[in-house]
Amino acid sequence: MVVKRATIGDVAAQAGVSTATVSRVLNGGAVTEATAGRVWEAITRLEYTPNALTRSIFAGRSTTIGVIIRDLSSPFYLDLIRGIDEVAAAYGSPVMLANTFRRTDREVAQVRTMDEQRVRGLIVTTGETPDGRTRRMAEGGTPCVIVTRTVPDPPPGLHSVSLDNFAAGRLMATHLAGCGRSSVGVVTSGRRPSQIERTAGLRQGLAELGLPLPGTAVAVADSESEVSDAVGSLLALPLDAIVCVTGRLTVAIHAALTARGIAIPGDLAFLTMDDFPWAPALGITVVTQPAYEMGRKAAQLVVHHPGEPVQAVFEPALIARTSCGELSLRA
Amino acid sequence: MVVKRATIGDVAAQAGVSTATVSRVLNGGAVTEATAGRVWEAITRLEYTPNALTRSIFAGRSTTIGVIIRDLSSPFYLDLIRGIDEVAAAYGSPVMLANTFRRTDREVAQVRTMDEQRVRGLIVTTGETPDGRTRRMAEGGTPCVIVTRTVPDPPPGLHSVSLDNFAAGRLMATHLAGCGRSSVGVVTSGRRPSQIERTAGLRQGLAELGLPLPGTAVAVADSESEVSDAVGSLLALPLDAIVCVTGRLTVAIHAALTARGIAIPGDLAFLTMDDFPWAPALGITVVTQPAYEMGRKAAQLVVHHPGEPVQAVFEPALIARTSCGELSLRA
DNA sequence: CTAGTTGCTGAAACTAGTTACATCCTGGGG
DNA sequence: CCCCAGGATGTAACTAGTTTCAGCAACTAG
Repeated sequence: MVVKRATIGDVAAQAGVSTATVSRVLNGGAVTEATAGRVWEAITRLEYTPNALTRSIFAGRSTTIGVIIRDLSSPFYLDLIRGIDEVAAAYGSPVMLANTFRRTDREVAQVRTMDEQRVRGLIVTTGETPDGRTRRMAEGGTPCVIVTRTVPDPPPGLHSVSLDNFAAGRLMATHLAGCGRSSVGVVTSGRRPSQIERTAGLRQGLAELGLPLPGTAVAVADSESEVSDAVGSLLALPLDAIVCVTGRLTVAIHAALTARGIAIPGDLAFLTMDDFPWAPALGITVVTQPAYEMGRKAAQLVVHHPGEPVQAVFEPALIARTSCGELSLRA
Repeated sequence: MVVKRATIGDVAAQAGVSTATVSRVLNGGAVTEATAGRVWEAITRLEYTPNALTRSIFAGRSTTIGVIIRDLSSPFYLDLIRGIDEVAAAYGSPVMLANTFRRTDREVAQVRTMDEQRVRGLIVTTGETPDGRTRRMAEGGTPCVIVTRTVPDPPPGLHSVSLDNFAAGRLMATHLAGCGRSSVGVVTSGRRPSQIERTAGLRQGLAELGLPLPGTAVAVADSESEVSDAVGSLLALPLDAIVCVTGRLTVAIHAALTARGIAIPGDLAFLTMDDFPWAPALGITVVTQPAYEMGRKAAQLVVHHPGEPVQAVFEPALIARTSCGELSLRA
């Protein structure tokens, strides 16, 4: 049969004290050593584990940090979570993770769930929800951090952690030009602000070097299934480089390219976002975000809960490997 | 200033009813349509969000499912989590995720945290904790699922979801022999039961085909930093195949091999555990676990909470690519 | 020897809900 | 016209803790 769990009352009875005293032993109030000894003995004997939920209801909120991720399979998010997790663990905060599978309806439901759970703070990788709950939560005293986007006109408690996406695009432009490439094509989801900014940065960077990025050279693919068509449309153009502005589609684009017998960097340079464990083996040049650091920052914003809204912007970095060919010296 | 959050009492006052009635509206008791209307209106006006913590303390436990992962970076775990998450979402259960970073002390603390949070059930990828809390939790009515290990003499409520690791080893043996390889070396952590079983299965499979697997051909590496030495020691032997029995070290071993200029499969066949997104591009042959299905099963065991302990064993599958060379017909 | 201070402890109120039970009101049947 | 059934609603007890406040004992100072 299922053993009934011991409550603070059971411990108190065992030790011959009141529940108040047990609570004080647990939370560091003034208690005689002798009393504390008896209480600890009772706790051990009864295998008492305090109920964090009850604690939280009294405190008004739980110690848990909520994290909502759009797509767990993206390498960026994995490192982000590790960063969050590390800080959370250091502060004894459990992490509640939800994966939206890229569906907005699930996202709204998950933000609500986190609110119902009275999380200590919320980290979202999806922007504000359409119902505005994130904003209300922030105003209500639950620090919220939007990752990978900036927030227009944020109230106190609504922070953001993002990349300088425009700089990332320019970094790509400079590198490609430096490798002697002049006709660049892009694959983008076309919807997410971060990708739009990266594309804009790329266009600007290329323009400054006298290189064009016509609208026809920007192909839209939002999921793996659309990648093949997008790549196909780009290959109809006389390009010497393909850029992917989201790490999530790197595999699919690389596969589409090799499936068509394209040699990298022989036929085409290939440059993408977000470093990943196999990139060195494949020689793929990438622009990385400091994902781990961004995760740490996001968690710190939750834990330290600054009064003013913070907009933390991180700098991208390019890791040059072989997929764009040799850097020529003319740059 | 921070807005005070509305409670069920505020809603009741707004609607001119008692808290009991509000609770009934929320949880489906008998209420007049007119009353329900006023209550809903009050809920909307006050932006009332019920407190899941308080609900849980009355119910005796929360609806959250706890998941403790040893190492988030392993591809196996990512799919496992996706499977868990899918089932959890279908049942409206939030998922609380903890990453042990492969440290036993953190693991013990995290199991305790999950217990304190009164999780509905617990899924662990780390075996029972040294303090036996997992077992006590199971006996106390919190279903626990150990993933990737079987559990000796499990009490009701302590389930396991694992791979037939021995079969995975044999699968490797058959494939390598079929590709004409006869001198196999292994890299293993040497500690985890799953890896020991895979190695045993490999040895048995090879033995049945008349091939040896001497102790000297089994190199131990538990972390990325130890891989280079392990691979070095194997390369001193006259081998024609290297097997890795953990997906976590695939990148590191592959890197160590290519760093030494080893051609795959020319100089050496390479065979590893767990499929990953880049494996097709690299032509790496793998033995996979049905990670997604295993995650679903684990979550279902938590949700359905069968009385008797369940030991679910899944079958491995080999995905042949090019890293072991051509299948010759002599097999 | 008494008054004041200090430190430990317990009773009771509080957190935000749920639910058993009592009560009220209405409608139908005798 | 009265009684009873039955549904809607409220009261109060309950969940498992924390915290305030009051009491009491012991110790110190006058």
